[in-house]
Amino acid sequence: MFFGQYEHSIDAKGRLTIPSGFRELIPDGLYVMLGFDHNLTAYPKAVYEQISNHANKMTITDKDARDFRRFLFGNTAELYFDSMGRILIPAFLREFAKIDSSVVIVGAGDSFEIWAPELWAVQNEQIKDPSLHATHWEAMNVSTRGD
Amino acid sequence: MFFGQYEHSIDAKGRLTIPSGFRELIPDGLYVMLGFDHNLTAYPKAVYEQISNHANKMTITDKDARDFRRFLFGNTAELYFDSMGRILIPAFLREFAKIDSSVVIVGAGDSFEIWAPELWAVQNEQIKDPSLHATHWEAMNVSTRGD
DNA sequence: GGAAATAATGTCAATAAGTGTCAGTTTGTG
DNA sequence: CACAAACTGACACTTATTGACATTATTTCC
Repeated sequence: MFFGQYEHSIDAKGRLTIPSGFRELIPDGLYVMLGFDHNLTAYPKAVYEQISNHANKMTITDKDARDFRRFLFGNTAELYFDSMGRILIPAFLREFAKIDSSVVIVGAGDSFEIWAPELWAVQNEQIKDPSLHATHWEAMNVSTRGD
Repeated sequence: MFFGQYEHSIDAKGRLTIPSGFRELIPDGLYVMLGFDHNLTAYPKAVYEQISNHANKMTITDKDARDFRRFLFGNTAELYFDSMGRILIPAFLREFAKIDSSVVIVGAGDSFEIWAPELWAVQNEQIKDPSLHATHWEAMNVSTRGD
């Protein structure tokens, strides 16, 4: 599982060092695609394959399904680490996420996200008050477990 | 269960010795995440897994669910003890909780909390009068239990 | 097709961050 | 009082990340 947040820099050519702890979980590379909130989402191969298998099963006669496949495959990059543990993020993905000279890499359980620092600051500020998530906490019943 | 409070120091690199009695309960490490009141909360793995399992089941298309996952995984660290019983608390967590050269570690039943000493002093001052909690005591019927 | 421009990849060394170990002090215990 | 365990501070060492620059591919344009 991917946890925590790391600010890393992007070099002049668009390369990004993935935190070494994350790399250990995905030594054979990863998929990076558009995220839902102007960020990028990085998936281990096994996770992404679930998504793509689903997409590949969809009928080709349905326009909606065709569009979804285009969205998915067209906006994903399959990336490998170089000898320094870096990946080159394609320009179209950097532009989408407004990524320039540094990013914040954020653990998200079975995947992780890549954010422009300014956008992540806004995002995390909005969500990092635990009491905002009261409904979720209550659904889990953490504090009353064991009674 | 985790009981009591301990003031421990943090070394120059951000490492904290966990009280040996606590360590015995969680020899295989712990999760540390943002707490509700500008503190950090430390969960044994079994407890945290309940929370993360819940989060992993949520749909990705709902913004509220995405935010909760980001809050949860992005603001958590998975930590292990070194040979001296210390953990390294990542900088982003230390900053959130305004932790500098020492902390107070406070037992909280199935989890424990890590506080900046100044914040804990204020907090504990507010809560440590037992009569403040009269309604809770009554709800539990402690004095008549066992009849 | 070939030269120039652009993009991608590779390598190295400096710095910063993290980890390991030892020994001293304190605290609690027999 | 002596001993053992727990915690701490200091220091040495290792690993991770970055910036800079060199090299190789790929594309573009004449």
